[in-house]
Amino acid sequence: MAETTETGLPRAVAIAWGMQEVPQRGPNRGLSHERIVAAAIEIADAQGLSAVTMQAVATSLGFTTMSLYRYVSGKDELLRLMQDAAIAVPEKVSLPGDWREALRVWAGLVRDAFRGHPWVLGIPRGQVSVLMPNSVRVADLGLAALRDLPLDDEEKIGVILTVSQYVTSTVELELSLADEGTVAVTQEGLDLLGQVVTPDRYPHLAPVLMAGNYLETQPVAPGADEGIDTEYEFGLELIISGLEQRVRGEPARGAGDIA
Amino acid sequence: MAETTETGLPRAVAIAWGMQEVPQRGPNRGLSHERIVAAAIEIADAQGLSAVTMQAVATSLGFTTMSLYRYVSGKDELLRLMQDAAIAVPEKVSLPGDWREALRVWAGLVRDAFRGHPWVLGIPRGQVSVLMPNSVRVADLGLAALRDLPLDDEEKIGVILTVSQYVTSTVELELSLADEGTVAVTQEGLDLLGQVVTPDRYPHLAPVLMAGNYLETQPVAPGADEGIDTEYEFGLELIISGLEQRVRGEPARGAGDIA
DNA sequence: ACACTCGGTGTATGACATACACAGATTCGC
DNA sequence: GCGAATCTGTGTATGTCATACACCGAGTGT
Repeated sequence: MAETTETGLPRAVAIAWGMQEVPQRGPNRGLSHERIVAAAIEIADAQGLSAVTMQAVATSLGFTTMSLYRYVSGKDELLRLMQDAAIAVPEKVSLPGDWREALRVWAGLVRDAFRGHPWVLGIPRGQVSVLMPNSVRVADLGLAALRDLPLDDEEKIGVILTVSQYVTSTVELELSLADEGTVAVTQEGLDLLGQVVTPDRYPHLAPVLMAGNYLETQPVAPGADEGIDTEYEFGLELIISGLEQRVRGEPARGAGDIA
Repeated sequence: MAETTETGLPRAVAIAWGMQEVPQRGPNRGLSHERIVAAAIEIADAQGLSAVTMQAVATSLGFTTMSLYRYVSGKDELLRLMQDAAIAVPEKVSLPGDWREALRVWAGLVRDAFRGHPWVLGIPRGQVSVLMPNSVRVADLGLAALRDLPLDDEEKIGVILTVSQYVTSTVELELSLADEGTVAVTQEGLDLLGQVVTPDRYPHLAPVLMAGNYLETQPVAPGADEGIDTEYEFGLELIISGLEQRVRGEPARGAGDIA
């Protein structure tokens, strides 16, 4: 993790917060971090993360590949900037007073953010990520949602962490299922699988699998898979009601000490 | 998603289940899928996923790069085989009768599996992944744990999905924090961040950040970060007690329809 | 005016995945 | 047992990427 010169902050963090001193003595700059990141995001949105190459970004801006390196130290840094820039949350957010409702709204914000730029999930989150502007914003909103909850700060952080992990996992699942509406296995393949996934070896799963309740053998119409939404809510409500019970004075099994 | 010739199964699935007919007419094979995957896993364990190149795997086996392509159609297929082979679960697993306890044990199994080979998290999970042997095994065990729970199959699938998502997210978090014990930001950097993360812009997070409760500025001794464990249990108990409340007859907000 | 610094560019390098064609081995049909 | 078909392992070649390096010319501070 490259530290920015002088200050004790990673370069990507400094750049994202606009704390990177702009050089004075050279020619005028033809590009900016913002334009580069925006171009990269546009490519990722259109053609996926794998299409984001230094060359693609540069030529889409009308510059040469190497010019980008005057702004970012390498591709990793660019990816980190994209990762944060892509999950912007609306300027104005009004959270309901009730923490349950507020948490649902907040989770929805996070979910929408990731669903809007699903490739973000393909970029590993590091220690640096949480220091980026939008991550900070989201975390702040999350704490705001839990304002009235009788938990200490560390526990609240634990909660928003758990929820956001859950949300992103759900989006990831949704993606892997959608995947161009492709189907991994046909009915014929399923039958074949039945030869090895036998009820005696997998007593609990085999029946479900054979009944066709475990995976699709038909292409899912895009958007028509409302199962995802109900699944999402199912899990979220699980967490919320668990939390409800927790603050109601249930014996605490674990208190979060978050790093 | 390459389908296996003839059958309606993806090649990786057929291979993993040993359903790939072995050719008869050629010279004897010097390698096997098992050996290749094992070698690749060994490299990943030792030097991370990025060190797994076709060349590295091949030379570690004393063969040339291209020889691997006689066994796997490409790197993707190899990765998928690794992904499944690495998360093996003990042969004999005894799950407690009480579903709460059983679910804890099951979650622990999943957690241990991923912690043993953390690089697995770096391989995207696709539709194919759930059809691989160990995934099937884990799913079966999950359903076994929930045996006595008054939910239908689809809901149970939803539960084990939620739990395994949660567990993997936790492991991922743990990793990003550990990351060689590196610290992303020094105390000096934290002070600098205070110039932009101000209490008026981030009223809820800023105090937490400045208090040092949001991230570490000291290297975490490996293994000494017990905060992770309590955090893990915290979230898991959240889900479990949510589930408890759910089956106790709470109004269902969502019923899972899992693909 | 001069030296210093910086931006954009061209070229070069090295890592990787993978296509292709070849030579020898093995087995099948007869 | 023999020839054809098929498969294995290999060497070579290609295309994609990220990125190091050195150059030129544009601005800036003195």
